[in-house]
Amino acid sequence: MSRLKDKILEVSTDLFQTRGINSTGVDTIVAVAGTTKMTLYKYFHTKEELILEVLKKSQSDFQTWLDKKLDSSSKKPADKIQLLFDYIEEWVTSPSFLGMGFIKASAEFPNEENPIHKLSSQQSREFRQYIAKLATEASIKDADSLALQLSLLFEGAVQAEQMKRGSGAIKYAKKAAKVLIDGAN
Amino acid sequence: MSRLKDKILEVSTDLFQTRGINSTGVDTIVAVAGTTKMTLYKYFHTKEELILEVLKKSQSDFQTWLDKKLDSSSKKPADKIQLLFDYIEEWVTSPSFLGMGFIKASAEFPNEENPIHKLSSQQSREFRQYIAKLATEASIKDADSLALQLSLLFEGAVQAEQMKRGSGAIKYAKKAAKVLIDGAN
DNA sequence: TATATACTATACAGTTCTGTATACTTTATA
DNA sequence: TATAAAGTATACAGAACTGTATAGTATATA
Repeated sequence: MSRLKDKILEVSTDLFQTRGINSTGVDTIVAVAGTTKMTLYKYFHTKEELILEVLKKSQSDFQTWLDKKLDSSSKKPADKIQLLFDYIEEWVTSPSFLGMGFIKASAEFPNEENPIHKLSSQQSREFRQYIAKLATEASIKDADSLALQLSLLFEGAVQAEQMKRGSGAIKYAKKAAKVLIDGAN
Repeated sequence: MSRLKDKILEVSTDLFQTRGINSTGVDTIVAVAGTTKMTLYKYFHTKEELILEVLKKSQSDFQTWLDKKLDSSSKKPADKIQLLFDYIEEWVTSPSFLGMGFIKASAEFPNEENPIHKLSSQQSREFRQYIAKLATEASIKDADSLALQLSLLFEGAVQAEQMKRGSGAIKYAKKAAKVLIDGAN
C-alpha cells in the first residue's frame, strides 16, 4: 500500500471524527494530508469509497488490538470476558481515541439502505458476535443475550464519551458489565 | 404559535431523522412543509436556530410523555424506576419513533464547542439527572451511579434501534436494567 | 374601505462541494 | 539513458447549499 494512501486514510479518520463526515470536504483532507485531489481520487474513486475504507480500517484496528490484548492476557475463557471491559476502557480513555467510526457514521447516514449505514450496522453486529463468542467460550448459559446487553453498555459508553470527552462513563459500564456477567451463570 | 412554524418544526424533525441534518436542505424542508424559504427564515433566523428548536421540541415531547406516563402509573417510587424501561420500550418501539435527536445530532456535530453539540450534551445530562431523581426517590443507595448505568443502557439501546429498526435491543436493555436496579439495594 | 400582516413566488448572490481535465515534474527502473 | 509510474498544480464544470431581495397576493381588522 502506498505511503500517500495511508496518509489520506489517517487524516480522513481524524477529520471525520473531529469535524464530522459530511462537514469534511476532500479539499480539506488533501490539504492536511499534504497531497492533491488527483492523488486522492486515484486511490479512492469516490468520497463514499473513502468513507467505507476509513470505517473498515478503524474497526479492523480496534478489533485487532482488542483481540491481541485478550489473547495475551489469559487462556481461561472465564477470565477473558471479565477483562473485556478493562481493555475497552483502556482503548476508550486513550488520548488518541476520538470516537467509534461506525457509531457516528450510522447517525450521519440514517437511511438503512445507504452503503455506509449498512457497513456500520454490520460492524456493530460483528462486534456483538465477537462478545457472544467470548461468552460462549466462558460457558455462559444465554451467551447471546448477555452479549447483546454488554454491547448496549459498550455503545452507550462510547456515545457518552463522544458527547463529553473524559466523562468516565466507561467506568460505570465496566461496573454494570461485571454485575451482568456474574449474574448470567 | 403559528400553524406554519409548527409544520416546519414537524417536517424538519422527520427529515433530520430520516436523511440526516446536514443532508437536509432548507429547500427540501419548505417543499415538504408546503411553504417557502421566506416564511421559514421569518420564524428561524438561521438553519442552526431551526436545528436547536427541533432538538428542544423533540426532547421536551419525550420528557413530557414519559413523565406523564410514570406519574399516572404508580405513586410508589420503587415501582416507578422499575417501570421506566417499560415506558421507554413503548416509546422506542412505537411506529412513529425515528430516533433520539440529541444522539444523532451529537454525532453529526462532534465539536464540543458547537452550540448543537452543547445542547445535545445538556439534554443527555438532563435525562440522566431525571433517572437519578427517580433512583433517589426510590431510596436507592448510590442513585447517581445506577442512573449513569441505566442511561448507558438507554443510549445504547437507542443507538442499536437507530442502526437497525426493530432490533429488539430495548427488550435486552430492560432485562439488564432490572438486574442492575435489583442489585443496587 | 384603507391598512397592516402573513404568506407566496421567484430570482439571485455567494459559497462550498464533488469530481475531472490538462499540463507539468519527479522518481524509480529496465 | 529512455520510459513508465507517481505525484503536483490548478482551473473548472456542475450541482447544492444558505440566506436575501423584490414584487405580488390574500386576509383580517380598524
